[in-house]
Amino acid sequence: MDVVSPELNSLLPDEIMDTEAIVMEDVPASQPDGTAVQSESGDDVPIPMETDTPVVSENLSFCSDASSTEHTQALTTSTITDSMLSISSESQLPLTLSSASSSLLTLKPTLATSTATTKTTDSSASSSTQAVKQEGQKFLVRTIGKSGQPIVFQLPSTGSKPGVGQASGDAKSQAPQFKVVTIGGRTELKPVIGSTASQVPTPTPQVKTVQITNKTQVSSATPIKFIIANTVNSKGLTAQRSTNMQICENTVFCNLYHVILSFSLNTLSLLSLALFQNIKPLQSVAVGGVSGSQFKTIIPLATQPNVQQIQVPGSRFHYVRLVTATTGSSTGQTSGPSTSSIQPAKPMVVNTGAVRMSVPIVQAQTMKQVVRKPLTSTAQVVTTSHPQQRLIMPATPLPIQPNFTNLPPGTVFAPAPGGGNVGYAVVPAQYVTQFQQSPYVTLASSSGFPACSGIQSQARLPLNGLSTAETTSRPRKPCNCTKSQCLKLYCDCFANGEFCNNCNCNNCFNNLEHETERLKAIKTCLDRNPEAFKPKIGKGKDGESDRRHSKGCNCKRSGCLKNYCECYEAKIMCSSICKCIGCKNFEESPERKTLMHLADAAEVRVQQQTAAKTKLSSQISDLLMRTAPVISSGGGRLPYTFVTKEVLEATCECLIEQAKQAELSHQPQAQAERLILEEFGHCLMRIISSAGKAKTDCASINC
DNA sequence: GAGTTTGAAACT
DNA sequence: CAGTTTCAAACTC
Ligand SMILES: [Zn+2]
Ligand SMILES: [Zn+2]
Ligand SMILES: [Zn+2]
Ligand SMILES: [Zn+2]
Ligand SMILES: [Zn+2]
Ligand SMILES: [Zn+2]
Repeated sequence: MDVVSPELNSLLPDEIMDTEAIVMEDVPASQPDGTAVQSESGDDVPIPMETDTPVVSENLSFCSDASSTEHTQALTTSTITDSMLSISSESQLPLTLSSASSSLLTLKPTLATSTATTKTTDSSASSSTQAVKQEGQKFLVRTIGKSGQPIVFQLPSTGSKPGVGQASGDAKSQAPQFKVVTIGGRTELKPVIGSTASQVPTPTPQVKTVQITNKTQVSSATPIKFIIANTVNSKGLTAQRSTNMQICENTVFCNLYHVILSFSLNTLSLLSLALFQNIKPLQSVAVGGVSGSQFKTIIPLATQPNVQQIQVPGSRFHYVRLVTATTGSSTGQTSGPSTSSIQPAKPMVVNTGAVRMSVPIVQAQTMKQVVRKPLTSTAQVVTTSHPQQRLIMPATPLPIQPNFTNLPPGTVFAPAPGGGNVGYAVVPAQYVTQFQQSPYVTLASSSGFPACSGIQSQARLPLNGLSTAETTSRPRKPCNCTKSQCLKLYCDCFANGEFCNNCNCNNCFNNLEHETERLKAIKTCLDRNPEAFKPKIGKGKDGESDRRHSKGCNCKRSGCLKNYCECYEAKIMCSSICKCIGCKNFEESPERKTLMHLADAAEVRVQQQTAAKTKLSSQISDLLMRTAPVISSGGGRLPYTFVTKEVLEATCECLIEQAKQAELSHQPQAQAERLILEEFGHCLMRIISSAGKAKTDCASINC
């Protein structure tokens, strides 16, 4: 039984579904039965984000569980304040991991190159091991780490963390000059950004009094004094947002409860009975939807037998695969990432002859330094002067020369083995996810280098301003490009550094088959705007307070209260850098408040309805439990047994909820009545289903 | 679903 | 840099 139908969820616009904790906090009081409110805020583990100070890093320790034939690997993550990434592979399974930390990642071990023979006997293994060619073939893997030693990636300690205290690019960091800007009804101070030379964080003025001229359309030419207190948070306003939903007190529906209660039990029961006679006995409807798993979050941790990616719950990053292979010493049959059913259960102090790794291009804090740590001749950690991203890649010059720190998020350069002519595949974030099934040959042929080269597991940066849930769970909305070949920033897939997948685009070049063109397009975009693939929305640490659009919007007609506006779309308010006209997307905007109220209301409505349905279901199931013996003992009066006071009340709640909803959406009365009746039908069906289930159960017991 | 509106991206 | 065109998504009916 669907307690919460999928349709229900889709009823709401996104912004409602992603309501922030503030909204949620208001809710429980209005929950009719105290049903737990699902709130994402609770389990919001600090995740290293692309922004700001690398306050938190992750300690990942990976230990491939050799005893499992399924190749599942234990992954433990814990959040600590200092960063240490240790990897120990006890078998030659391909390990997948990455550090989602924002700290500089330093590879200590030295490199070696080795060959290994792999043997994949298991289809699932081969599908997940793109680095490995077909059965029995030799391949080269670049190795990191001395054989026989666990590889430890030591991240710099907190003390040496660069960029701590660096301002997040907010205007606050600028010298506190302001110019007066008046936009629509909003008078605003826009910081005058004179020269970009100084990025030195300027102490934030706590209170600044500026005299500006209000030249709003309201015609007031009176000078106003503005007190600008940067630290003032107007959360109070938000908190005031009422979620009181007792809005329909005064209508006909308010009497519904009594009306329905006045339904005699018999009437209801008769109605039920009539329907009950017709139901198929095997209509196996799960009674008591609460017992189902619809409220559980199923964490897809290591869902696939062969770990290619590890998805750490709560983390938006996919994790990078380390492919371990044997060194030359363990010649031949040490089985590499093979699936030979005999797993060496002994601790093999990392036979990590070969490790290839890539690191999610997370946004690190500003590090105005170039760190070049040549580990070997073939690989190094490169941290460019661009503060935000880093890659591990070969030292060989790139065939294309964009500032590779600005490549599309998740892009990984996969070095081809053998040094010399190194080819690169620029693979977007979702490559592994999107194309895990596709034959690896495709990549090899299209990118023109040996097939063994690719390890492209990669993380994806959070989408611009979108929530974690959206980023990680919700699949990207398919694009519909027709003219851009999905190689312009018009295409959201391309703009997010992803391949098109399940899109509706025509003439799409945003795929592996057109890697060349794609590369070229990426280069073009970067030439035009080096920041083209960086997230546009900075991510504030404390909720949304310092999130802002990097460029600001430029809206003219939407009032910045429609999804046309990038700020609004990202659920942030317009800021001083926006160049919008007639903006209504600022804190005190009454329009914005109205909108939020509506959103809140809708949110609460849905939750109440959900709660009501849950309650009904649980009561039915409860009833089922309690009355099962009675039924089996031979009573033929099922409907009477089931329509009890509790069920009746729960039904009423559902109906009232429906009534409220109808009224709130201003349905005409006839329509409202129809909706309520339909809901009543649904309720009845639930009751009947329960009864039917009970009956069949009893029947089967009796047989 | 077709048609319109919108503002970012691309282009000049 | 500004003005214009192109584009795909958001929105409306
Ligand atoms: Zn597209
Ligand atoms: Zn697409
Ligand atoms: Zn496409
Ligand atoms: Zn806007
Ligand atoms: Zn804006
Ligand atoms: Zn605006």
